[in-house]
Amino acid sequence: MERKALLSSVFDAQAAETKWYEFWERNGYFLPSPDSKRPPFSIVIPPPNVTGHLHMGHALNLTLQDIVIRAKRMQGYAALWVPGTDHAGIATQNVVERQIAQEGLSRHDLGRTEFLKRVWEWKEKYHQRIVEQLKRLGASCDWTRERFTMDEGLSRAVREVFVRLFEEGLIYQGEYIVNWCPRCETALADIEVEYKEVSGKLYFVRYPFVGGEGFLLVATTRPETMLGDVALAVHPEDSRYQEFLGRSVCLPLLGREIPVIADVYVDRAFGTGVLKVTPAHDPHDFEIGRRHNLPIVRVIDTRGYMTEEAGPFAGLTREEARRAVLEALERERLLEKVEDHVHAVGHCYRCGTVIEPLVSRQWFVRMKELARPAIQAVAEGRVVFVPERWTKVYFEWMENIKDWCISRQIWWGHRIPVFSCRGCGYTFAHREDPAACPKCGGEVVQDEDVLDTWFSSALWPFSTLGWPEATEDLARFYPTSLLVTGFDIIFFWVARMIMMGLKFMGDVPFKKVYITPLVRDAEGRKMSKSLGNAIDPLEVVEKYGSDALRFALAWLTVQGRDIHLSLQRIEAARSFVNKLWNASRFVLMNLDGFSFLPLGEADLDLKDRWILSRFQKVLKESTERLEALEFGEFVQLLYDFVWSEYCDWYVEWSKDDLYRGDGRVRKKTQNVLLTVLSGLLRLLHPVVPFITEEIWQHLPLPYREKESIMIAPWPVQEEQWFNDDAEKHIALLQELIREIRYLRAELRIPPALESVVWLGCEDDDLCALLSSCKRYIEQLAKCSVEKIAKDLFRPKHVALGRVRGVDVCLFVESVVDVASEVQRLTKKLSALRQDLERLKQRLDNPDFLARAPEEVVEEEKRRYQETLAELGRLQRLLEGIQ
RNA sequence: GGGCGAAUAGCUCAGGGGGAGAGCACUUGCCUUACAAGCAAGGGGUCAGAGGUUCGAAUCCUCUUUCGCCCA
Repeated sequence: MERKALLSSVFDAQAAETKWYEFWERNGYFLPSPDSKRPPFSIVIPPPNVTGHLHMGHALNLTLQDIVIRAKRMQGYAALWVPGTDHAGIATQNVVERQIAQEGLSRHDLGRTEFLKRVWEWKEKYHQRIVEQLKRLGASCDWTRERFTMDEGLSRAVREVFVRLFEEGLIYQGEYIVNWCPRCETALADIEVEYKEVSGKLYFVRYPFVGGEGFLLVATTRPETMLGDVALAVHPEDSRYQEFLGRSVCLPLLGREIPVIADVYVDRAFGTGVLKVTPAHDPHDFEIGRRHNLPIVRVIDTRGYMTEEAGPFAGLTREEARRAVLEALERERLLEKVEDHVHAVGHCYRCGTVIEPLVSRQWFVRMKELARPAIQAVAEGRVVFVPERWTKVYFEWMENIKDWCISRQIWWGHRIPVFSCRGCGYTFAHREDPAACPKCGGEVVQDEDVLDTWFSSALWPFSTLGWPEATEDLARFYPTSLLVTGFDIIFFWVARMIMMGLKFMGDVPFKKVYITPLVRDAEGRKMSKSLGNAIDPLEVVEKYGSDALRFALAWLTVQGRDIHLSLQRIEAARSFVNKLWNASRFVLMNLDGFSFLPLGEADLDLKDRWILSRFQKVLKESTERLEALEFGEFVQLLYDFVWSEYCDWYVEWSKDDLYRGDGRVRKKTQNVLLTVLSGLLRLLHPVVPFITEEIWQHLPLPYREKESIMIAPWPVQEEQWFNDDAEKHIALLQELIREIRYLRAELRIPPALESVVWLGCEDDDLCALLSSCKRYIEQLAKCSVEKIAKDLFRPKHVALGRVRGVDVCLFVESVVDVASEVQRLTKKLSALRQDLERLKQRLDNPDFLARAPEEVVEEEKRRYQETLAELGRLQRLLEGIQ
């Protein structure tokens, strides 16, 4: 026999977390099995921002990925989880710019090289922080394969992709209107703009006709842009304005003469139906301008100041210019009226500044061609979204996809590998930095801009596996099996990965995409720093332990709804972890005389057959739930089984065997307890890895079948243990025990006092069952069952109970309070009568009998008979009292 | 304006054509040798409203109301 130190009285989460994570990593358990016969299962992590910190969204995302990867590993797959971080261009650059601003410096003061050196320093420092935070959560990533979007290999992948797209003509440069953040001083892609409802004003401005009477009235939300107006437009079928087409108006304040044109874009119902056209500062106007060959007049610059074109307003900020323009209009009596107006205004998703649409020269990727196969892949089910409804969101965007602006006017990122010759002007993309112009040998200069961060992220599933090299990892683990991410980056990231994967690998990057819910606070508000309602996952880990946080998050993850996370829920999760700990303690502290006994050879009694049957069913059901990525259901099944079946009933019943049974019985029960516990620990390991490992290490052999639970096999499904009879019998006993407990509570019998009980039943089988399980009842109902018989006469001084064919007589000290007896039994009686009435109605319905499935009719008939019999007996009981 | 999702116990939410569930909160009694982060017992719901399909609807369909999100 093996003696192991007992578990301490409380689980020390902190100590376990450090100890076991190091143990796992040291032993290489996070690496995929080298055994090539094992089927591969791979996940690439959605790379967190390298200088970011862990928030609850990460915690959820990581927990779910870790649950899947740990389970797959135990189920015999070569499981690989590739970790890594993202350089997060604009976000990181902003952070470092803020830092050097404290020294009174701007990036321009430092210069590009020095500034980038600073960013790299910053990256080195904070990279470690985020990695440590991932580890705190228990993420079983293969750190030997960790990648960074700007490391050498990934940079090579970026260049390769860029050059190939460039050479195929899928990347082009053009002068277009783009979303510009005047604070970050860079272009943004369309989806990087967040629209927020803002209450503003609608200004009605008069544009006088040139050389004549009258004016056209124009409604605008942005009067400062009128300085860049080049036309007024009306709808071609708008009868109100037909006569003015072809005439010109005088641009107020600047006096420029501009034409009145017709364009179908104009919304006749908005404002006055006359639109001022400012191609340089509005995307729709830009399109109108192109259609009508209008000039582009830029009045706002890249930092949000008015340009020389703005005449007297040059040098003002956008906001100052608006005020000044309005004042001037007022003075000239050209401002007719002002109305309140709510409209959506674009803000930078990185810094929140109001976006300025600006015309500038940018690089774009042609998307239509790339999107087509990506749409097809999802339509054909080669990529499956879970929950399924996100498929529609994906299609919607992909079918209306616009070209992707990939150049950013910042320094931190992959510099665009386009070079042009100072001599001959030849412009080309190149995989390496060229020494000279390949045409004329002249000096070349590289494009100043860097690529959108998402450009490199789009390659993540294959660049992390070694592409463009033909590596073993790539052959073995691509396509990856699953991607776990949030819905907010379906466009930014998921769609682009699918396009790039198909383009460069000829296959989808992942077979399944699990879209996680959003983590909100208990009131359903988005967690945010400014609201101060964010729960810091690291604080939770400190206080409640990583396992509790993981358990709570997985528990709350049900498909199709956002998560409302509260500390109460985390406390409940911790209580469960504690429960598991104590149940395990109980098992381990009662191993006196233990030795292994194969259950097939054991003399199992009813409760043993019952718990083994229940465990097997829970194993089957929970494994299916996990496979379907139904995390909440998976966790709930285990929660209920551990708490309400294993602990509340089996462990309680086992005490009799352990404390009072002979050696043979004790050994049998120890083995049943350990069989179920060992299975439970393994089922729970993916969710609560630390505590399960800690307990696992204390299990006696052969129940600790591997040196770590991480690499232990998933419990084996053995349906021969299914035992419906045992489950049915135990269910009856549980009801009976509850009835006796209920009587005791109602009659206020002191908990310490043992009751005397007689049980009456008219069925021989039932009598036999109760007799053989007398101890089960006595143990958990705090009573002594002194008589079990058919046709029991009712003794005096008993309280009566009744449950499914069994009369319960509970002896009481004093005279029974007949009134309360009657009341209690009447309550039960009326419930039965209601049931009976409902069943009778159903069975009296000829349509029901004719059309309902036969099993249902039979079941209802059986229930009717049962209820009827129960009612009769209860009625006789009641009559006996009165 | 278009689309999507949600409405079930006081709160947060599961479930999903045939007997209303969990956690927390609440009431009562218990420190019973695994666990007071616990044990036992209990109260609490015309499953948003209206119509329809069906033998049967909390569940499927339609509409309405309210809330949330996405896109324009």
